[in-house]
Amino acid sequence: MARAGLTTQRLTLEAADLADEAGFAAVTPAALARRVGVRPASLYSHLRDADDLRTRVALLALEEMADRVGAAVAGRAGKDALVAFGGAYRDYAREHPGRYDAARLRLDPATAAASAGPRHAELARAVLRGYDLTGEDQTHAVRLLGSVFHGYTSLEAAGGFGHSSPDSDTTWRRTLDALDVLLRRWPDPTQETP
Amino acid sequence: MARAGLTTQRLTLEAADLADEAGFAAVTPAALARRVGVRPASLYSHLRDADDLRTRVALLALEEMADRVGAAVAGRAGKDALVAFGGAYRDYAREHPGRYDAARLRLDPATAAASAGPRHAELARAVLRGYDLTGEDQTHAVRLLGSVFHGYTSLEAAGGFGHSSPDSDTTWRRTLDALDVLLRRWPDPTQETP
DNA sequence: TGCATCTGCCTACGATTCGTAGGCAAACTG
DNA sequence: CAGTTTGCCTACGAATCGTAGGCAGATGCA
Repeated sequence: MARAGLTTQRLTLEAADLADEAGFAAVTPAALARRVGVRPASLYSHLRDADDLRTRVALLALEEMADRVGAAVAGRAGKDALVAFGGAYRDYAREHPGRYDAARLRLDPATAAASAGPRHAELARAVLRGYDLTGEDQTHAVRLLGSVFHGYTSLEAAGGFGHSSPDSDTTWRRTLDALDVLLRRWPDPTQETP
Repeated sequence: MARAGLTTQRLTLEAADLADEAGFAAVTPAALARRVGVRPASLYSHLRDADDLRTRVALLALEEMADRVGAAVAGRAGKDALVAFGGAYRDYAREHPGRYDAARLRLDPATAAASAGPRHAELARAVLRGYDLTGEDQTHAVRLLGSVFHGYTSLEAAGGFGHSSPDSDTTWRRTLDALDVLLRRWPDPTQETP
């Protein structure tokens, strides 16, 4: 029997491509085996089980996104950095919908801590260095950025802003404008704005 | 054989409860049959297939959410309405995580159009009547509200803001404060704020 | 080069799931 | 009280996950 040259890493990459083409839900041992031209049983010396496979795709996606966001943000500050940061997420989600879905898989705490997850939070904080936010306000802002970008890309991927007007690119730009203004004039809860 | 009194509606409700208890992914004909004490084959006179079951749960969740959001927003305006609107979504997602997940199921266009989905957009627009936004700006703002609330509840449900400080309730309040300020001073893209 | 070992993919299988076909009995209908 | 409808059943085929054990190609060593 010819050897297919299977590797955990190669299988993970193939599974990620499969996710982008057929959806993350289609990432199963059986489907992956068909894709690489091998019998399902042959995968189990490289992968523990179906959940292990999906987790590996999730970790890959988190790494790739952190790399791209890191590269996009490097050397930028202020609104430039904000636009690059959000754009990197949105572009990744549109180019790799299956991988993006995978990145939202629930990981157990130990795996999550060892993943690229924490790097994402660090990158968000790096962007906020261009704004005058300190202490808890910075944490609130990190969470807001995460919510807006994740929410926007999810709704966009689900077809929420489909083919209605105005187009999604316009709303995206306006959203970044709005966030920029908001971060520069972050409201102080002790003084009510009239 | 004793009759179990199955109904499409009753099965949908049981499936929704099952989703909240075991996760939306656990909503399968086999699991539902176990829950209601019946053989899997018995379900197929009430449900077309597994996808039909999940779709019904999604439609139920969209209805329930729209009802709750509608009740929360009724008789309120401005920031009051904004807080009630966001709070209704967040509370629903925390009380019914499985149903909330179900509501994010991709529906085919015809089903989506006939669902409570459009009501959600109308409710968002109703909230925005308390702010001075017109035309396309209102659409941008509707999308922003959707993104923030969906993103926040998703990340919160995934344990994103887990047991770190400051706590999630505080960030939530600050997020609503920030959105209120933003909607009142919606940036005009033609004039750069210095 | 020849031989032994190891590694990698295979076939075979049991358990579980989805969904269909057809049967039997309980519950309405006149 | 008979006839019909309705509702849940058993039985089954196809597909999936994951395990066990086998065989052959690759590798190491004399």
